[in-house]
Amino acid sequence: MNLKQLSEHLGLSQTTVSRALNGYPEVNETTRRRVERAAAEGNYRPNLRAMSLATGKAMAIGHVVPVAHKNDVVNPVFAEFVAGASQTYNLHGYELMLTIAETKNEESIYRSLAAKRAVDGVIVHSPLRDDPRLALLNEIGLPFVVHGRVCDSKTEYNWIDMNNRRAFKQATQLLIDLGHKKIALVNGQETLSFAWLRRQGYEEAFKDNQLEIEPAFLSSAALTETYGYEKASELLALEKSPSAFLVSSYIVALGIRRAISQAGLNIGKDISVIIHDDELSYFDNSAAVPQFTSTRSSVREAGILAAEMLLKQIDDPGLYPQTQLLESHLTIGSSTGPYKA
Amino acid sequence: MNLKQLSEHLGLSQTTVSRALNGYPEVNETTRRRVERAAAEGNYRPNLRAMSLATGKAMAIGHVVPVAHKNDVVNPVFAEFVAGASQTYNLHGYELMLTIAETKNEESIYRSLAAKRAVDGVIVHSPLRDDPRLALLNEIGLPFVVHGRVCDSKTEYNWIDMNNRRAFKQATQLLIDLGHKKIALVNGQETLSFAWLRRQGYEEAFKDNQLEIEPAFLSSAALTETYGYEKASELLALEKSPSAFLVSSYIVALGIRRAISQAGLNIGKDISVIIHDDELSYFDNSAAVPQFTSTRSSVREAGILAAEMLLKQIDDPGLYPQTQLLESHLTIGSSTGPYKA
DNA sequence: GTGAAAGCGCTAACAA
DNA sequence: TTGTTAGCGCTTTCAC
Repeated sequence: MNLKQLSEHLGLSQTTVSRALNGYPEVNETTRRRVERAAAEGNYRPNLRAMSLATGKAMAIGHVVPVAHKNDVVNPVFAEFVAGASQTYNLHGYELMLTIAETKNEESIYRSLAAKRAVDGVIVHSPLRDDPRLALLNEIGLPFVVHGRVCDSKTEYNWIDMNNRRAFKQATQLLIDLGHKKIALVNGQETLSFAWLRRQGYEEAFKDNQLEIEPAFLSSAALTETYGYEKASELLALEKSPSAFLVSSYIVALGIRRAISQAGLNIGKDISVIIHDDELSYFDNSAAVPQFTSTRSSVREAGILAAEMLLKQIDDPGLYPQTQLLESHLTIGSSTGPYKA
Repeated sequence: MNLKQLSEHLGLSQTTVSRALNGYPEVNETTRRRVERAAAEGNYRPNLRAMSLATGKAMAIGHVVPVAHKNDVVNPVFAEFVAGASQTYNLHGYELMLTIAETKNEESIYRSLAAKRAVDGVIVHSPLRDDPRLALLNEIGLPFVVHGRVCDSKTEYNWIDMNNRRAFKQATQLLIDLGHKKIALVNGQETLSFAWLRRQGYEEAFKDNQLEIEPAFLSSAALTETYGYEKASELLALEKSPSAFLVSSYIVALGIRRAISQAGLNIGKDISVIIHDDELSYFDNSAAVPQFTSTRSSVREAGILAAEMLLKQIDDPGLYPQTQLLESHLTIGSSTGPYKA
C-alpha cells in the first residue's frame, strides 16, 4: 500500500493524506482521524526511500566501527552502546546503518557515506588519541558524535565518554589501599584514547601515593585472551612479579586467570585482580567480599545519550559542541570497607 | 555533485552517464573512460535514496538482533558475525541496517522494515527452537537467512550454523576420556536453538558412554557472569559436586572461575573447565598442555557466508532453501594426546 | 481545509 | 551508441 493507493481509497488527494499523517495543523480533525484509521488498517508505511529523496534527509545514522586487523577484537562494549543508540533512533524514526571499516579504507567510507547521502550523521567509535577522522568529518561537513574522546584535539567536537581516567585511578588506589605496590596494568593499545586515559589514571594514583612505577608492569596491546595469558605468564615468571593485576578487559582477564592458575597461584590469596571494563567491572580478592557490579546498563545509557546528542545536532547545528562525561560504576565491598567509585 | 550536474559538465545525457557508470555494454569505451574520469574527479557517488527509489531495491540488508530483557547480554558472537557480513555487503554495494529488537515489538519491526521498503532481506539472529519469525517472514515475503537453526521447523528455510551439537558432544567426550563423570553443563537458555543443540551433544556423549546424567548438573539461563558465579557456587557446595564444568560462554566462565577460586579450588588440579563459545574455545587443565584456539575467524566466516547466501537469494529466489553447517574448531593438546574436534 | 503540480536524483523503456 | 521521456513514492510550494 502506497500513498497513492491510500489516497484513492479515501477519495482524498495525496497531499491531504500526507499532511494528515505528518501532523500538519491545517488538516480537519475528522479527516485526520479517517486517514489515520485507513492507514492503520491498510498497514501503510511511507516508503523510506521516497520520503528521504523528497525531504533530502537520509533518516539514518551511520555507526562506523574500525577494525585494525582482520581478526582484531571488535570492541565488545560496542554491542551495548549500539543497542542504546538503536533505541533512540527507533523513537525518532531513524535507521541505524552499520559499517565495519578496516582502517585503510576508513576515509573513503566516510566520504562515500556522505556523498551517497546514506546518512545524516555518524557516531565515531574507538577514537584515537589523535584521530584524523575529526578533521575529515569537519571537512566534509557530516555531523558526528564521538563515542570516547580524542585527547589531542585542538578543535571542539561532540563527544560522550566514560570517565576512564578516574575509574582507573580509583581502582589503582583501591589496590594500593590494600597494600599492593607491585601492580601490573594490562591495558589496551595506548594509541586508543580509552587506554591512554586509563593509564593516566593508573599513573596518577602512583604519583599521589609517591610510589614508583615499575615500567615492566605496564603493558598495552590488542585486547585478546592470548595477550592476557602471555603477558601474565611473563610477569609471573619474573623475579619481582606483580601482586596484583589491573586489567582493561574481561577477555584479557580470562587469559590472565589462566596464567595465574597455571602458575599454581590463587586469586584472592596470592594475588589480586581488578577487571575494569566499561561493560563489566569487578574486584576479585577473597580477603574482601567481592561484590560484583555490571556497568552494562551505563554503556547502553551512553548509546542513548550519544544518539540523542547527534539527532539534536542534526536538528539544530547551532548546538555544537556538546559533551558528556559519565562516571563508571565500580561498586565494591572490600576488606577496607565499602568502596564506591 | 549529482547526475544532472555531472552529465551537463560532460555534455552528455544523464542516461549515458548512468549507463557508463553502471557498466552497461552498449556504451562507447572512450565515452565510458571520459565519464569515469569525470565522476572520479568530481567525487560523484549516486544518491542512494534516488537510486533505490528508481530501481525498487533498497540496497540494504537488515540485521535484527533480539534482546529479551532490557539488560540482557547482546550475544557477543554477533559482533564478529556482523563484521563478516558487512564485508560482503560492501563488496556488493549493500548497506547494513541494524535493529535491536525487544521481543515484544519484534513482529512489528519486521513488518515495518518490509512495508517501509527499508531492506531487501534480513538476517535472523538468535533463533529459538520453535521460532515464530519464520512464519512471519514467509508471510510478508521478505527474504531471510537464519544465523543458527530453528530446530522444530517443519518448513525449509535458509540457514547457516556452527555445529553446536557435535562440538559439545566432543567436548563432553574429552572430559569423559579424562575420567570425569560429574560434568556440569552450564548452558544458555534452552529455548534458544544453540543451547538446545549443545545440550543434545552433551547428552549424546553421556549416552554413548552409558553414563547417567545428574539432573542437578544441567542448568540453563541467560549468559551472564552472575549466572556463572551463582550456579558454580551452588554446585560446588553440593555434597556430590562436579569435577568438571562445560561452559557455554566465556562471560559465564568468568563467574565460574570466580566461584572456583573462592571455594579454594584449583582449576586443572581439583577441577576441569572447558569453555566452548563460538567466539572462543579452550580447555583448561594443568594436567594437560592447554592449547588455546580462538574460533573467532570462523564466526566472521559465517557472517560472510550468510550474507552471500542472502544476496544470492535476493538475486535469484529460485535457490531457496540454502543451508550450511560449519564445524567448530576446538583444537586442544591434552594429556590424553592431541585432540582435534 | 483541500488539491494540482512540480520536483527530489536516479533508472529504464523506447526512440533515434 | 546516445538521447528523450516517463516514472519510482513521497513532500511541498502555490493556488483555490
